[in-house]
Amino acid sequence: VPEGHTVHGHARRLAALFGDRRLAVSSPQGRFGTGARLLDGRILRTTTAHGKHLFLGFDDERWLHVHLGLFGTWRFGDGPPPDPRGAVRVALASADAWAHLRGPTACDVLATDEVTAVRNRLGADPLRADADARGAGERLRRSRSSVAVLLMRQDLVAGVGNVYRAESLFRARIDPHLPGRALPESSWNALWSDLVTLMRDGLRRGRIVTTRPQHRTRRSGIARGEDAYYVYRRAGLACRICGTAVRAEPLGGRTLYHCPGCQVSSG
DNA sequence: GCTAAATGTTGAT
DNA sequence: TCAACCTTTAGCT
Repeated sequence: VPEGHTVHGHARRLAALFGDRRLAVSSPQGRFGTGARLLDGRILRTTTAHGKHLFLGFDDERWLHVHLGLFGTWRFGDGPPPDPRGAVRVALASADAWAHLRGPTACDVLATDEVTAVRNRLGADPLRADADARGAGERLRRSRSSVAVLLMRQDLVAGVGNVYRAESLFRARIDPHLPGRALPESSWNALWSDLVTLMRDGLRRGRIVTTRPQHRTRRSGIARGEDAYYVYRRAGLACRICGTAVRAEPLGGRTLYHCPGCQVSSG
């Protein structure tokens, strides 16, 4: 269930399993038949992630482009592939590894210039070394939209989803309703830097954990549910810092979580 | 075992 | 602004 860190993890895993290997590419479900025929038998050369988009570069300048959306999942493994579970859109297989993709929003074969076009529409990715954090901040601080809306815009900040939005704004004590243009540059710098920290940690762990140990309910380990978060999915519960009830409100078709006690605009 | 909601995006209205 | 895409999981029973 993917924000950017998940997709970067998939890129790494696919590189380890399949890098420089000749792959059998098939479409058990049938919907990707044309694309599978284009890629079948080619060698995987490059795997890269930008935000929530995954790009697998094959011989002959052909790329498999995948966006998981809300429902998409990868399953990977060593050894012989298991029977496909559910509707497998793409199956990859080398001599000693397999991967199954189900339920993606986007799954197409692109030429190199089309990959560039997709990537040109994406903003700064906190998990990429080439991210233009300053440029993203300048654009964000020119907007009248709220910081909450802006953080979800993939053409500004690529890879941040609803969890990282809620949690990073809480950790910075920023009111999500604050217009981008009212966010001081220093606050943007701190927010960006925290996103880098959080998302790198998420990539390493394979899950999102934003709470500091002293703010967790349990002494050891991090429970599967809300213990890992300050505000995400904690509507009505007491804020871990100030005790105010965490608020959930619909915003652009998504649920925004925040603490009205801690996240107060000063301007 | 069932239901509802979900970490996302696109395209139609 | 909303439906569609389509799978997993949490929270019930």
